[in-house]
Amino acid sequence: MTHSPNLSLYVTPPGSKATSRDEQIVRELLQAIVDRRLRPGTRLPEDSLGEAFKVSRTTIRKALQKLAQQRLVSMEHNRGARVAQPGRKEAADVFKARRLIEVALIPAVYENRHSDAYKELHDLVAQEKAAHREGKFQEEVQLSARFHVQLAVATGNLILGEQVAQLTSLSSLIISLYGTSSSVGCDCGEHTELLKLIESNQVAEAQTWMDHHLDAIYQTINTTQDSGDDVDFKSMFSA
Amino acid sequence: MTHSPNLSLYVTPPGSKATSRDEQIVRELLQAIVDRRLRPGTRLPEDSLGEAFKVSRTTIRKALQKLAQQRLVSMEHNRGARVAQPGRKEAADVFKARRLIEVALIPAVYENRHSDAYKELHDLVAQEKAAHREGKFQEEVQLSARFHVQLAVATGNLILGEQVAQLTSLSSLIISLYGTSSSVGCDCGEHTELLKLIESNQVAEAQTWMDHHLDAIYQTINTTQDSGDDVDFKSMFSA
DNA sequence: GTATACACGATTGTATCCAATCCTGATATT
DNA sequence: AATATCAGGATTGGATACAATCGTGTATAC
Repeated sequence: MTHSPNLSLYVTPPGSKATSRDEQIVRELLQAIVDRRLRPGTRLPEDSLGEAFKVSRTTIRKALQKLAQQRLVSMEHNRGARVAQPGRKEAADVFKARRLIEVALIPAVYENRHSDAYKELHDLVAQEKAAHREGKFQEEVQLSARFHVQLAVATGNLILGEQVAQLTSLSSLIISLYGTSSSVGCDCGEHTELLKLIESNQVAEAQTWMDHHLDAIYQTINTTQDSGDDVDFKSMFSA
Repeated sequence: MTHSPNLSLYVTPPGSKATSRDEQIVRELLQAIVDRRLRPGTRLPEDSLGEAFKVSRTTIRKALQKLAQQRLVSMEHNRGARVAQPGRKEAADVFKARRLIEVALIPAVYENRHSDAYKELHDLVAQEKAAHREGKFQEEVQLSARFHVQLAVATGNLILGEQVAQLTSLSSLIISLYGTSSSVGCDCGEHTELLKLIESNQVAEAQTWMDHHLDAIYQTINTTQDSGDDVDFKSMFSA
């Protein structure tokens, strides 16, 4: 039903619909950005990307535009697109917004705790722990993000799900900019706590837990580190 | 700084930047939709629009795409674009999301109650009352929406401002679909109450006020039947 | 040696073009 | 009479072409 490429990155609805070519590209670029294979500030020329994906600039532009509207890439007039570099203020705003929303949606998750969407959370935690044990760092980060998105989806509210998905993607980008290795490691494996609190009817405690959880992630964003090397898109997206 | 056409509809930052042609079109269409001059379900053929705005289809497509990502227009493959017709579920989700977010952001507004953005709220209320006295109905509705967006902006968080702006635009569309004249009239002129509560440090009361306020709007659309010339059979016969 | 002016290359912005798809109406068949 | 089939027109999807703009590098003037 929904056509949000951002949400579809995290949740894979059973009926996988026929995604158009440009949405596939959106997803691949999105994945590359949150995986930190495309660093903030990286230029995204339409020609090279079109060549890499074997489509014309028209399709690439459509994809870049969608990403731009999510603030994941920035487009300046006559200067092209590049992976966004949110300022410190914007970074703070993203995390504040996440705290505000994700804390507030917990009661709704509690209401829906018997839904299928909620059960999915346990699977995600299990996968997350497995990835942690096996040292699959990249995968663990990915699963951690998916957990937060799934929590929003578990309210049964798709609009909220999309909003949180967008904020989560932005968070990955921000951590890629300002974060250290501890930024992503700090929240490993403790998501079980939250589920326990919810299932034992401790909604208020679950909310404070989430508040601290997100604050902890935000606090780790302190040191700057910039990058800006050109990337070989062909080898990255070799069809 | 920000490039959100949706937010720019409501707040006019002092430095009005050079907006590109397609963003002007986005704004005009957006305005037409929330003003109910373009009813839900109205087809939006690229040729006619291009002719009307005196640009090529390329530019129109870009504009339509941006609106589609905001869920204000729906685009089906090879079937073109039309003004969105959110189903009852989606409509409910939008208002639930608004309640959740707008209630939760009130403490942040309280913190920022000495900012310029907050002072703007008083101006809006004054204009709103003036419009009500003079019977300028359309304008009053517009100002009511701007108040809610400005409230989010008054948190100092632009990300939240955009989120709320998007939800507010969608609300206008939904009211246009399912609402009656009472839907928009019910909240007239009472925004002063909220400001009073905030300024007298009654944050919790302000929150319950907002909760009831948004619930009241939602209830008017929840009970009424479909309006408009062409009927939304999907929501009527619940697919 | 420094700074300004200009020209060239690269990249984006917009328009137009052609193929693919869908809807409508008409015709044919049972 | 009802359903199925098929052609025509209209509209979109995607690629290409041309114009506009920006950045860079070089040359020239002081």
